[in-house]
Amino acid sequence: MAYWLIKSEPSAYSWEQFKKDKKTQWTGVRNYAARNNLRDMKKGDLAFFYHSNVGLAIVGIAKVVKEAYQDPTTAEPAWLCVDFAPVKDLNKPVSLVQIKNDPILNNMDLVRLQRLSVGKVTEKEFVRLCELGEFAV
DNA sequence: GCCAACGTTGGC
DNA sequence: GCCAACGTTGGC
Repeated sequence: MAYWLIKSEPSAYSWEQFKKDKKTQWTGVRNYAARNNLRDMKKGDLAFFYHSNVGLAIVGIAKVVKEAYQDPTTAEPAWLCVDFAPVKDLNKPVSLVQIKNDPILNNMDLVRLQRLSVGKVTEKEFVRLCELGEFAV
């Protein structure tokens, strides 16, 4: 089991919309580092859902329901997408400020690689985020 | 709205 | 293959 973090601007695709949809194709990734993370995802892996630009917080958790396949929004074979389904809300959103101020979390991909839209989350980071989000799997 | 970070492009 | 220019992302 691996853990991930996916970013979305609420104005483009929000957590609320995701919950309504019950399932979504995570398309449009055009960055190799992010693509590699998508490729490495396994069915059942969990991914934190982060609101960028507006919100600046992790608001929920999703799971991989379909592993990487050709991104249907492009003909270029280099690009992949996966399908996610929402699992649940965090009881308390975990803000970027909290993450930056937390000694366990301040080295996350999210902080270190600011522009990476699909990042890895370590087991330690996952456990800490569960604490701060008052969330249990 | 600004600007730093950083990935990509293209000339040489 | 290097590196300057440029575009995009995302926090502030």
